Amino acid sequence: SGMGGYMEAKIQKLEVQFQDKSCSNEQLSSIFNNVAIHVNGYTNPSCDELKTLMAKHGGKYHAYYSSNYTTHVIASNLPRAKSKDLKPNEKVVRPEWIVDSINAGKLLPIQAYLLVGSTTGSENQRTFNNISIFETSKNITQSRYKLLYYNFHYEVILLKCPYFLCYLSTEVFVPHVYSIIYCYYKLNKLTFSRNIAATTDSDFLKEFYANSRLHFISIWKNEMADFVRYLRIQLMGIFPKIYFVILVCHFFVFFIVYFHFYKKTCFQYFMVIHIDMDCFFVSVGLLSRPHLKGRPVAVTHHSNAPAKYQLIDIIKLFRFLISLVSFSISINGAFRLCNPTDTGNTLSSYSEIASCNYEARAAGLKNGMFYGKAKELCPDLVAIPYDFDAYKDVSNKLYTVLSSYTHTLEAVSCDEALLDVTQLVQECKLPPDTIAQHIRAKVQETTGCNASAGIGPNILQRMATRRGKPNGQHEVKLEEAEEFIRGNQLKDLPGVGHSTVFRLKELGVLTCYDLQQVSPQVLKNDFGNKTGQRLHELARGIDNTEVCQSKERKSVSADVNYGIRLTTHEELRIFLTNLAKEVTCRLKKINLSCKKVTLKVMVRHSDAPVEAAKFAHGICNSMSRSKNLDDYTDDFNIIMKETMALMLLLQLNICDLRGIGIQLS
DNA sequence: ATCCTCCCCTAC
DNA sequence: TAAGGTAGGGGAGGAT
Repeated sequence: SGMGGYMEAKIQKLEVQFQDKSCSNEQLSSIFNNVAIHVNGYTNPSCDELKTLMAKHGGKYHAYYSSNYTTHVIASNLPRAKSKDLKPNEKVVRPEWIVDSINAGKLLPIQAYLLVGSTTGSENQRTFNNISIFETSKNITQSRYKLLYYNFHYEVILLKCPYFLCYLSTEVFVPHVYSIIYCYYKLNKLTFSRNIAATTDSDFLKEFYANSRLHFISIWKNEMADFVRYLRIQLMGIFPKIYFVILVCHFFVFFIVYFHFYKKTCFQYFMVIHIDMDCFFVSVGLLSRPHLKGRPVAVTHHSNAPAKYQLIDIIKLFRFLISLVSFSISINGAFRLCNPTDTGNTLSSYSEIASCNYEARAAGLKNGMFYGKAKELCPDLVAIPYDFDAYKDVSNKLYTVLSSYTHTLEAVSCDEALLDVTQLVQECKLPPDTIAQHIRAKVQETTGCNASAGIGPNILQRMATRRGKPNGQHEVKLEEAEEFIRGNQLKDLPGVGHSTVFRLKELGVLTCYDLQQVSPQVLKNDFGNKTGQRLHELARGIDNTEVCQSKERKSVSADVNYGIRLTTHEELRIFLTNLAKEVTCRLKKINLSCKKVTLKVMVRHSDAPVEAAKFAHGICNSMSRSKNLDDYTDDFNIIMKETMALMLLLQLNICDLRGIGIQLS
């Protein structure tokens, strides 16, 4: 804007000239005889205007640069990359040279107008003078623009909402600003197919569920539990014999071990083996990418993104658009610029890491971490995409192997199971750790992925597994329990999550050792009877729950707490219809009917910004309302009607909805 | 006492 | 962009 006044005066003058003369083809002068210009990038006046000016003043305009015939390149801005390509005698001149020459009535020397090298000062200051912008659509909530900038195409969407969201680092907000939300460029210059799926799109649910790892983890667990149920009901009493022979042969080799073991333990308690695949998603992903073995690898959606979309220097673009679109804007907030040397948007990715291998964990990576953070911690990190079909396949193989050893197993998840081997140990006369070795080897052979195992009399085996990882196993005996648990963190106790850890900390309990010292009554007072008792027992390695082979399904639900952005009652109705259809479908699929409908919603917390950093739910309050039905039903119309009634009961501001779920019990 | 509703918590 | 689902256990507090 420094030269804004100057340019405005010139342009006004030009416009007057155009108005006077634009209808005629009359040549006004021959100032530009022997001059042939090529316009590079965005200029002011525009290339079309310059073309007209050249025509009216005796010059030539070359749409394409020709080293033989083009005498001057006109540009307002010369990026560093382009300046390197300049021929030694090539003249690059600012467009003011043309305007001023016309006003002066003669060809002015170009020296004062030469554009040499980068005009941008430093590397991280790109100006947007070189932009052409085309409005492509406009509606009430957003306007879309296409930008042509140094031959890259950008799509810009101006969202009319009261916050400006910057996807760069943390959440950055500028209140009361018509917002620029998305600025991407696509390396493929010609297509602009990227659309933000609206919550109400018919494909929204389908697409969301097709990409949600948590959704798959959930349904697979159910499927494996179904499989286990089937084993128990259909194959009751048929003991799997497939590997039994192998185990017995093994016995003869290790009979001394057996003898020793048998005398010592005398089968006083249950024998449970916990089998857990090592970094499941990554392991499966590496099956088809053996060349990546040994390198830090993570599974994330982000790996699909960087080639296609990249975040650009948003503040520069923002300023440009402010000048371009006559919005009245005041900038109150602080921007944080992305590192200009980060060519992709990897460092600012909010894509979560679903799974990372041990090479990556060595650099401090954890599952669930944002990819941007992970890449920062581990620049060599290789991101690979999800392959849900492959996970399912390996999961099936895993359960096929496990069920050939015993049918008394519990599906913990698609990659994790508990095997009650009490009977197996007695029948094949082998110690459980030998059986575990067997199973792990067989899993490796069948799936190509490593599994770890924990062996113990009860709940302890899960903790033991962690000790065995990666690709190993660990056994904890009942008499070692207290000592073993002491060496773990509170968070490692099964059933103890961050909330319990926090509450324990308030009690002054920081370690498992501390927990062992607290009286059960204190815990009961603070956590309630059952939870208190449970914590007390956990700390001592006491757990009487058996391996559970089958549980009746009590409920079916479908939740979406991602990308919910609804504005009107009609949109809400459409979304609820889609969701009710989905959940009804799931209910019918397992041949059940429901007696109760529960609606669960997440509502934006009043302190939370309208836009969260991720296109997700941000900080929310959750609420639920339920309705008991007179009769069991699996009828969509009834379920939909009740869902809508519950929704209306809550009297929510539709714009504040961030998550919706329907549960049928 | 026991049940019900509306939460919260946890696991993968 | 990235795709924060899903099922079950249990607690607080009110209703029965």
